[in-house]
Amino acid sequence: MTDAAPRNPERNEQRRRQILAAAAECFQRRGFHSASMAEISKAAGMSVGHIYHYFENKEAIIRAMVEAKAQEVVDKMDELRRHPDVLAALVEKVDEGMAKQTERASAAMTIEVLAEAARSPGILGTLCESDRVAMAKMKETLIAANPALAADPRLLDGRTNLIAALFDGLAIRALVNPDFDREGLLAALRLTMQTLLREPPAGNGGTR
Amino acid sequence: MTDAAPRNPERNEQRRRQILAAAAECFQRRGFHSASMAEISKAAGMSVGHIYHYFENKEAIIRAMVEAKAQEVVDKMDELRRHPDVLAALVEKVDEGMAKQTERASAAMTIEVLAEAARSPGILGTLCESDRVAMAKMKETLIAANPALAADPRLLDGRTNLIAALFDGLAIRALVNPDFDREGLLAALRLTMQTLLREPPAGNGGTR
Amino acid sequence: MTDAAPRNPERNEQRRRQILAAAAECFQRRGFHSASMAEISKAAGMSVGHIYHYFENKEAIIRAMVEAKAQEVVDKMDELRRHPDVLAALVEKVDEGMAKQTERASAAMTIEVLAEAARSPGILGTLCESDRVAMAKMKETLIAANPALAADPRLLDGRTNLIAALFDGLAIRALVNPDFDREGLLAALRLTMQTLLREPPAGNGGTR
Amino acid sequence: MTDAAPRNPERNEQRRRQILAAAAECFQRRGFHSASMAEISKAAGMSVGHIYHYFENKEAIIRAMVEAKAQEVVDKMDELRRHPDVLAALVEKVDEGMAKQTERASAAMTIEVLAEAARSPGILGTLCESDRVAMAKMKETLIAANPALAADPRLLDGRTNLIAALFDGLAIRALVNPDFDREGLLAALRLTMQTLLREPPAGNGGTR
DNA sequence: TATGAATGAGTTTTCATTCAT
DNA sequence: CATGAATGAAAACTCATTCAT
Repeated sequence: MTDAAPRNPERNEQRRRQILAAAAECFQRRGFHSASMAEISKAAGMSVGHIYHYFENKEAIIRAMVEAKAQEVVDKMDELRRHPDVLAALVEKVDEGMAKQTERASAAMTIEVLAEAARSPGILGTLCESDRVAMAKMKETLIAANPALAADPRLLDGRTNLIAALFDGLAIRALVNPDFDREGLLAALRLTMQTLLREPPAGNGGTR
Repeated sequence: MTDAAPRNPERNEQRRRQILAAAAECFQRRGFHSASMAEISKAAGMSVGHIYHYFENKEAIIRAMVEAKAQEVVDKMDELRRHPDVLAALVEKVDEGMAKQTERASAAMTIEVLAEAARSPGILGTLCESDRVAMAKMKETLIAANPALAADPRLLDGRTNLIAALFDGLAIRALVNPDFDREGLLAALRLTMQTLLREPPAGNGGTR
Repeated sequence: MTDAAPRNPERNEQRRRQILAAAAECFQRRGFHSASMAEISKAAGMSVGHIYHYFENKEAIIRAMVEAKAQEVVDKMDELRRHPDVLAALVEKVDEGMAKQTERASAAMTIEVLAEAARSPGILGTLCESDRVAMAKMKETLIAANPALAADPRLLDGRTNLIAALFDGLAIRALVNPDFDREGLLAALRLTMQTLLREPPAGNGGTR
Repeated sequence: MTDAAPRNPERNEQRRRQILAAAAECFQRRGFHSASMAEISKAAGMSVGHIYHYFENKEAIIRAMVEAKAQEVVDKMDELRRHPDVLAALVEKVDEGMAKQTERASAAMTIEVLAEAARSPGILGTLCESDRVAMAKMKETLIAANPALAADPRLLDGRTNLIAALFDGLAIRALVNPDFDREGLLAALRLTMQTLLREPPAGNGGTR
């Protein structure tokens, strides 16, 4: 059973990663619903039943993926904040974020997870919680880039959400319009980031 | 049979709309895969088999929805372009777009469709084609707002895609972070739109 | 309704033939179960519902075909019996019978009908009755070829059944072994027919 | 999955036989199309889904039956050839063959399989291949009975096919005319077999 | 006569999950 | 730990037949 304490926690963790990697591959290829446990077990090199030693059910697999994805965002933010000029780093490194979000496999996975979240309360809960953590980290990073943003919480929230929406939306663009001009979009992205990070909180762009 | 010319095109069209409305409701509530044809038929007030007189299969229903959605965008763009000051209208009416995209039912539907497109070539094809049409319309509208944008096609493409990504992303935000501050986000959205529409094509924000 | 007396019997009969021809084509191509009434109605150039004016149901169509097929056999026998040398005609004309039975479309239809008869009592009844009539006619013809065969009813019955089995079996051969040597089979067929028709009723080939 | 090598081949084989026996019973009673998987699973004493562990689909079941049937013929031929006087054995044992072919259940099954083969390329392929093997075996047996038959391949092919057609046709007779005189038919069968096996290859019965 | 919209039962097949070994 | 046989509910889709027009 999943709740039994594993004899060997290390091996346990390795198995879980093995399953997650296999499942990610299957979900990207076929979607969450169409990827059968049999398929995943084959990709993971173990029996169907054995997967149930490590994950309570199929949903638990996707929940674990959501958490891993959020952790990636947190790590990225931590990395950016260690930069001497955080604002410049945010604008500069935007190409990496775009590349990651618009990579076909990653984009498909993102959308897959969202679709499942839209109908499974369990997954939605995990996703919301993960997003909450990631957003908080992002706000800290934005403040590190421009301390003036800390002055108005609503302004900060708005800009953070907008940036999040932007990156989420890139995954959709990659799916629907895969031949878009990457250089052109990158330029627009940098312009937008600069605006959102530099613009003084007061002025006609602020909260009325 | 679906391909037979209907005796009464009017009634036919009404039936199709009736089915699409019922299906939209079911898909939003339960997702494309989980919504059964039996459920849809009950919601539409007709028998299962009868739906197959109007749509070749379940996929054809979602394809019809994609086309209807794209038409909405096109109509919206046409409306905006009829405005005396297109640029101001674009910035001003951004609240309507945000409201529509972040409405729960609409957002769920958007994500549902995307998830299906990610694995069904037929739906993806319809979606890409619809997007192509909508994007072209959107470019015309941006040029109407600021003719200088027409000078650099890559810049125009980048900005159009960015705006599209932004609105697509709003649907995701609505799902994942439903309690975000709407006023704050609206302010950030207006600032971004102003920047992308006003900024001169030449300068450090253009295509390098 | 089918039982209503038709206003115009001629036109009625023409319609029935039209439907039977269309149905035969569909059954050969797709089998009785797979050929839908919609398909048949399209092939016949009339609406589904209209077919039900002429045939009570789908089974009635196949029953009409069985009767038509038996009539063909009867006609053929009558033709042969009008020949001056019936025995020689039977041996000689065996090639026509073989050609007809081994023609792909005809063979498929024969097997199709049999398969339906095997599971539908109604069709089986029609088929048995039709066969009874055809067999009686065939016996008359064999006696016309060799009057000595009339002496032993069991011998006559055995030989008639054997010839019937042989021709029925040709349809199966055509399906299962379509590349068989037609000349070789024809020679064997003639040899067999000669033996069965000429051999004296008494002797070691008779009923023990 | 069907393609996975079973852990326990013995048990696996037993299950397959169990399913085939149940399916044969159902197909005979109701026909291939009308016998539902639910019915078969009930007759086999296992769940519907479980049948799919052993057979890819419904068609695969009938294909396995075709192969088993062909093997029976091959075994029968081998048995006959081990006889000291093969020709006499062939003529003598004809009653067993007739009894088998005209048994109601067997006849229904034969016709059922043929009807499916007529429309399913997969089944037809299996059937043709099985028939090829069985026919080859039969030719060897005929040559063992009368070595002179080996001299003319077309004559041999013709006679083999005729005998095959004859036995195939018996199944049809049993269905359509179940009350035929068995003794009378047996006598005619023996006469025919003797003629086809003894007759010298040269003469007016050979290939012209 | 003639149409074809409408019905809904019935079919094959898939799949998450369990559990004896 | 590890396996994979076994379950059975549920889904998409088809089709003969009816009947209002």
